[in-house]
Formats: sequence, C-alpha cells, structure tokens
Amino acid sequence: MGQRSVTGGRPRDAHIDTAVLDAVSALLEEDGYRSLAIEKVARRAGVSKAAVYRRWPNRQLLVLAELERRMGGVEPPRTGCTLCDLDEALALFARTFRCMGPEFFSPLLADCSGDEELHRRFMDTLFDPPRNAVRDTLERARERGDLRDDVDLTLAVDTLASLVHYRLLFGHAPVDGRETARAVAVLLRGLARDFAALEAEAVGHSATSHG
Amino acid sequence: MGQRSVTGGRPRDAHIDTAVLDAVSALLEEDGYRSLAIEKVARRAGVSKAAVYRRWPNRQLLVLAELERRMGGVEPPRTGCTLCDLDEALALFARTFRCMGPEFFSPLLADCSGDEELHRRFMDTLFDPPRNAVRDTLERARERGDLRDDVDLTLAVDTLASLVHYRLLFGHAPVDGRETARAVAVLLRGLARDFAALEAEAVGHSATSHG
Amino acid sequence: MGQRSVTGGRPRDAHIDTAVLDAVSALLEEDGYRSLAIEKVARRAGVSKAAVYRRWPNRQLLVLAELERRMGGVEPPRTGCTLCDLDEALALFARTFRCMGPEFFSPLLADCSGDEELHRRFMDTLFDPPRNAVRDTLERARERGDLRDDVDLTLAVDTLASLVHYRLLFGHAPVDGRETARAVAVLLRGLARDFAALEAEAVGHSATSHG
Amino acid sequence: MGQRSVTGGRPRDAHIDTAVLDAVSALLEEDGYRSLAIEKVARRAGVSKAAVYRRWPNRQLLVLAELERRMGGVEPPRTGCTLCDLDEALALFARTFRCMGPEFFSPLLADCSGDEELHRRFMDTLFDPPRNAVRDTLERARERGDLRDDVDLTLAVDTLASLVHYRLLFGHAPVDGRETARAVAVLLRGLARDFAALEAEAVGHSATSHG
DNA sequence: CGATAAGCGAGACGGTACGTCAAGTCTTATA
DNA sequence: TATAAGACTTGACGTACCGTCTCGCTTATCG
Repeated sequence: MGQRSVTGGRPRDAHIDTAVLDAVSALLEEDGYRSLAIEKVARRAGVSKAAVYRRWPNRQLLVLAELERRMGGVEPPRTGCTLCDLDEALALFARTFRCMGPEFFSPLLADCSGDEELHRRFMDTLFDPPRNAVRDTLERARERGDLRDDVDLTLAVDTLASLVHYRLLFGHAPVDGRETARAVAVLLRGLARDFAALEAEAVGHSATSHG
Repeated sequence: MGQRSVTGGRPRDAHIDTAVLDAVSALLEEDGYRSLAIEKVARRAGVSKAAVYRRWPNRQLLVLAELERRMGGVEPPRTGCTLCDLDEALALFARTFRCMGPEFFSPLLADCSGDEELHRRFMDTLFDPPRNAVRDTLERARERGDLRDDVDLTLAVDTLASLVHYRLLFGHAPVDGRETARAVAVLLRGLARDFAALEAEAVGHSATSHG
Repeated sequence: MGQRSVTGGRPRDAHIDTAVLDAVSALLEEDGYRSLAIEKVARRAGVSKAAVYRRWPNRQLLVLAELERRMGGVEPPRTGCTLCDLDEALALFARTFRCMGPEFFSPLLADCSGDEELHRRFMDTLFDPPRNAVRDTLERARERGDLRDDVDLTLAVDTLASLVHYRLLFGHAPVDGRETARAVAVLLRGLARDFAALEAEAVGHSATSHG
Repeated sequence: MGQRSVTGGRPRDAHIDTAVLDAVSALLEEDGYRSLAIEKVARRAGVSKAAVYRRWPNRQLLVLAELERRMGGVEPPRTGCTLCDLDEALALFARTFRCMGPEFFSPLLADCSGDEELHRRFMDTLFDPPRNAVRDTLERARERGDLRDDVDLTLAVDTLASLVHYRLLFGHAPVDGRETARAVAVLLRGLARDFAALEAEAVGHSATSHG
C-alpha cells in the first residue's frame, strides 16, 4: 500500500484496503485480468474511485498488491540432502506460483513491461522470491561440494525455474511432482560432481523416487 | 487474413492487407502492444475501420497475423551432428523469437488467454513452429541412438526451449549463443548415452566451443 | 419506379419491384419508419442493395412509392346533396389516410422537408389527392349556390381536412364519422347561405344524422 | 434537463447545459433536424459526448429541451371580448409555434412517435401549452354565455388549432393574422349563440376587422 | 449469331455516427 | 486531511448504414 505522510488529517480507513483487495480478488476470478477495471473494483468494494487511486496509482500495482497478498512468504527447504531440497524447492515454487493464479501472472507481467519501474516492482515481488528459494538451495549444494566447479548457477536456476513457469504460462503440458523430479534428475546428472552419490543419499531420505 | 467464400462479390483489395499489417508493425514499434488500437491502425493505414474488422475480428488476431508475417518459415538444421544441430536449433529459436519482437509476445499471449480458440491460434502460430524445430532435432538424435533410452522428449524440449522464452520474456538475463550452447552441454550431459563422443564429433565440426 | 431508356440491355425484373415494396411494407409495420434501412429492405426482399438503389434513389422515395401503392385511387362522392357529399368526402379522406398508415405519414413528411423536390413529390402523391376530393365537393356546393359568396375555399378545405390530419397525426383524440359530421355541421353553419335548407335536404337523403 | 439525486458528488456545470443547448440551436438552424447528431453537438459545444448523454439520453429529448427553452411561457389573453380574445389566442399560438421553428416540430414529432413515453413528453411540452391557451379562451366564452349550448369544446379547439399546425406543417399556404381572424369568424358563426352581438362588441374594441 | 448493354447478387470500400465503457482528474459537501 | 459521490475530458470500443464501387455472371435487343 502507498506510503503516506504521517502528519495530521483524517487517518485512512484500513477496512478499505482489504475491501478493495477482496474485490480485486473476486473480480480476477470472475472475469480475469483483462476486464478488471478500477471503476468496477471500487463499485464492488463499495468504495469511491478516489479512495482506490489514493492507495494504488494504477491497476498494475493494485493487482500486484493482491497477488503479493496471496503469495505470502516463501521459505526455502533445508533437509540437508541436495536432491530432496531441490525437489522440495521446485515443488514449493510451483505451489506458490499456482496459488497466486498463473492466469494473472502473464497479463500482469505484460502490463508491467514497457515501464521500467513497474517491471522492477513486478520482478521484486512475484518473480524473485520463489526463484531465490531455488537459487539458495543450489548455492548450499555447491558449498557442500555436490556440484561441479564450472557450474553457471544462474543458468542452472533458470533451467529449473523456467520449466515451471513455462508450462504453467503456456499450459501445453502439466506440472506435477513427478515431472519436476525427473527434470531435477536429468539436470543434476549434468551438474553434479557425483550424481550416483546424491541419488543414494536421497534414497536414504526416501523423500521421492529418483529412478 | 480472414478466410472468404470465393463466390461472387467485389474481391478484397490486397493492398489493404499489407497497408494494415504495416501500420500494425509501425504502431507496435512506436507505442507497444498495449496502446495498439484498431482505430489508430485504420487511421494510420489510411483505411476504414470496417476494412480492418472485415479481415481480423479483434486486435489479438490482427497482431497475430503481423507477428506471423514477421516470423516467416522455420526450418530446422540438419548438419548430422547432434550437438551442432541442437546449438543451431536453439540459436534459430532465439533468432526467430527475437525478430518477431519479444516484447509483443508476452502481452499478446496474455490477451489470448481466457479464450480457448484464441489461445490455440496463438500456440499454433507462434509457439509451436520454432519449438518443433528443437523437437525434431532431438528426435533425430534419438533415432541416431545418441540419447539414453529413458529420455522424456517433451521434458527435454521444454527444458531447452523454456530457457530462451524465459529469459526473453522476463528480461532478467541475456540470451546469446554461448549461453545456449552451455545449456545444451549441461543438459546433454544428462541425456546423452555417451556425452564425450558427441563432444568429440562436434569439435570435429568446429562449429562452436563445447567446453 | 424510375423511368428508363428503353434501348438495349437486360430488362428489369418486375418481381423485384414488388418484392422490395413488400419488404418495405413489412418492415414499416414491424419496426416503423425510423429504423427502416435500405440495407435491411434489400436483405428482407432477397435482393441486392444495388437493385433497390437502381429503382429508388433514397428511402424517402422508396417509402413514398409504397404508401402510394397502398393509397390507391381516390374518387370523390357525387350524391348531389351538399351535406351528404361532405360527410362522405371527409370519411373517405380519413379512410384513405388511415389505410396508408398515419404513423408513417408524419416521419416521411418530416424526412421530405428540407428538400424542395422531395417535398413537392410528397404533396403531389399523398397530400393533394384526398384533399382535392374535399375541395371538389365544396366547389360543387358553391356552384350549386349553397355557400355564401364570400367563402374562402382554401380556408374551408383546410378547416375540414386539417381536423382529420391533426387528430390522426397527434393521436390526442379519435376520428370517427360522428365527429367529422359534427365538424361539417358547425362549419357549414358558418359557410352556408341557408343552413336549415341543407339540413332538411340531407334528412331527406337520410344518410347521416345532422342534429 | 435530467433530474438528479441531490446528495453528494460534484455538481453539474450549468455552463455545459447552456453551451449544449446553444449548439443544438445553431446546428438546427444550419443543418436542420435530420442531420443533427449528438456527436456534432458535443463537438460544437466544446463538451464531451458523455456530458451530453448524462443530461439527455437521446436526441429527441435534447431537441425537446431546446424547443421548450425557445417557446418560453404561454399566457392566454384576457381582454374580456370573445372575438378579440380568440383572435389574440390564435395569433399567440401561431407566434409561439413559429418562434420555436416549425421545421423542427414535424421531424421531432415523427421521431417521438413509436415511443409511448417520448410522445407523451412531446405533447406535454410542445403541443398542449399553446393549445390550452385557445381552450381556456373558449371556455371563458362559454361561461360568459357567448356560445351555443351544444358546442363540443374539444372539437372547436381542434378546428382552430389544427388550422395553424396544418398550414405550418405542410407549408402549402401561409398563416397570418388576417387568415386566422377569418377562420375564427367562420367558426364562431357556427358556434355562437348570437354572432352579430359578438361582432358588434369586437368592433367596439376595434382590435381587428371582422367582416 | 455475336456484339453490346444493362440487370443482377455479392460484397468491398471510405465514411459517419451510434451508444457504451473506462481511464484518470476534478470538485463538492461531509466527517 | 480522507471520504463518497459523481462530473468531467479523452479516446476507443464494436456495430450499423450510408451510397458508391467492382466483380463475374445472366439476359435481353440490335446489327
């Protein structure tokens, strides 16, 4: 929500903030992002248009606020086992993404492109947090010495994260735990110093099947 | 362009088709996708609004037509060397995507979501063709016996293709030949029956450095 | 229908003339004059737009043609009795007017005002014929010596005719034989050389009650 | 102008009301009723289309508002002399009608037919007021005992009023004070208990010549 | 008999206006 | 100052007709 000068005047009504975001949420579900109009949001929230504009200067930031609210915090897993952590991180990634509504992610991103500042805000809020969970996991794997020395971490993160985003955005194939686990396996075979060792360890944890 | 019954009536003026698409092209460059209005397109093309609507019933299909025009045909490479083919296919993929204007890809996709038919048209036109070039290449590699038996082809294609789309869509990291070559190398290490052999062959072709 | 040079070419299809006028008739009844569009007429008649425009250059003349067709010929009555003739002439007037659809009369007139030629055509076709039936009757009455010498004939005709048009156009009061007969009586009391004599004669004919 | 709930909100700008009606007035004079388009009105008034639609939902009510403004109030004459009052009432009637632009009366009426509510509004605003001036005059004459007992007042009013409307609508004959005076004379001869007495009284007032 | 000429259905074409919608800004009165 | 209500300009939406035109075809009359 918009920062405010603290001095004087009537204080903002906090109920309005939630009422507006609730209305955004409902309208997104009902009519999708494209036909989400601030005027409708205000009407639905039983709030004046000005009250909305006072808090969020445009619909991009308004929707961003709602999706951020939905996303909640993202905590990376720390089991100590590289393969298990990665599986879990990717599953978390997918879950987070899915619960914020992948169908709003794409148009919002599209709407934020073209403006430097908006794009940055989008990335900071929705893109980086879940992605960093994956990155952290990989970094810990490297510190543990599980990865080859010449690994390009950004490339590795992208290869994993992009798969999830890709499928959810285009919807041409499903994303489930089995699929992501396989992707992790294939990739790690290319990245790991000793893939067989990692596999053995993971079987010990018996978290997921790495066949 | 809109299909037509061939019988009777004054034939459509082909100049109008190109004039409109040219106008779309110019306006996309100048103002981006978001503020592309059919009314402006018609004005710019020196053409009546009805003439535009007669051919393309909405702006999604209009822009789709223009991007399709830009993309042209996509022919997968056939050098006979798996690593070289893959490098080339991915480079082609990136090139195709870039020349059609990656900044319009995302908002157009966003605009096509929510309508079954539009989404299908989008995928058929812009998504599948370059992607299939990669898939074909991988299929030939498998037929040649270069890949492990348990390879999930769709997963492999996605892992490679998504990387390009991902970076170009979110713009958080550049995409160049060196990067894609590295991604191919990492992935093939996980997919290949005998990665060293492939590498040796590719060095013989001296196409790109596979270090 | 439009006049034509007789020489050469394919002759016009007479079926089209009637098909078009029938369509006009139907559309007038269904949607009224205001929303009568030539394009709709052509569609309804199963005829091309050009075929309509070839015959009638605009919708005013088109509707005029249809109303003229409806009106048919107007023959003034000749009973020889002034009061009876007048009653009958006025009844004929009302009947004619009503059968051509008074609700189209007003908007058509309105549509024809503003163009000299159109207005003249309207008056010649729809206004003058029934009105002249009344005028003829009054003229014969004067020749018979039934009217005062200083009677202004145009004023007299207008006073009678306007009443019918007036009520049918504005619809604020009904028009029936009893009402028009009363109007005739009142007016004749002011115009006649000897009203009582006329009344006596009419009672002899026992056509209508002139009390 | 459109009625509004008085509570809250920014009040309507009164300048806009007049600017719009002025524009309507100018455009009516220049191009007539038929080509009066709300879009043009707004342009001419230097006002947005929405501002016009907010006040008047269609062009009929818009023009009605302008003609009402032009018409002003109608006060029936009260000289105490029946013939003089009638002459004056009819002259007032004609004057009122003429000053509001008889050429717009007809197409507006035509445009209002077909819709119950619009027609009523038209009658209430433009038809009844001047007509009631005539009716009042006749009613006072009857109370004074100047008219025969069996007079049908509605018929009498129509006979006088229709003449003016008739001639002005169809434009086939002029309307001036002399003509209307003659019509009054003829009609009164048929309606009056003692026409000669009325005539004598009027000559005393020397208002107009009743020969 | 074949040339000429017009009729005809179909539908493209540039216009113009329709009536609606939302954007983002503003003005007022009230809290 | 925030708030609700709503006026305001701007600009596009997608639709509907206008009256004109081009096309390929059909149906007459005339030389």
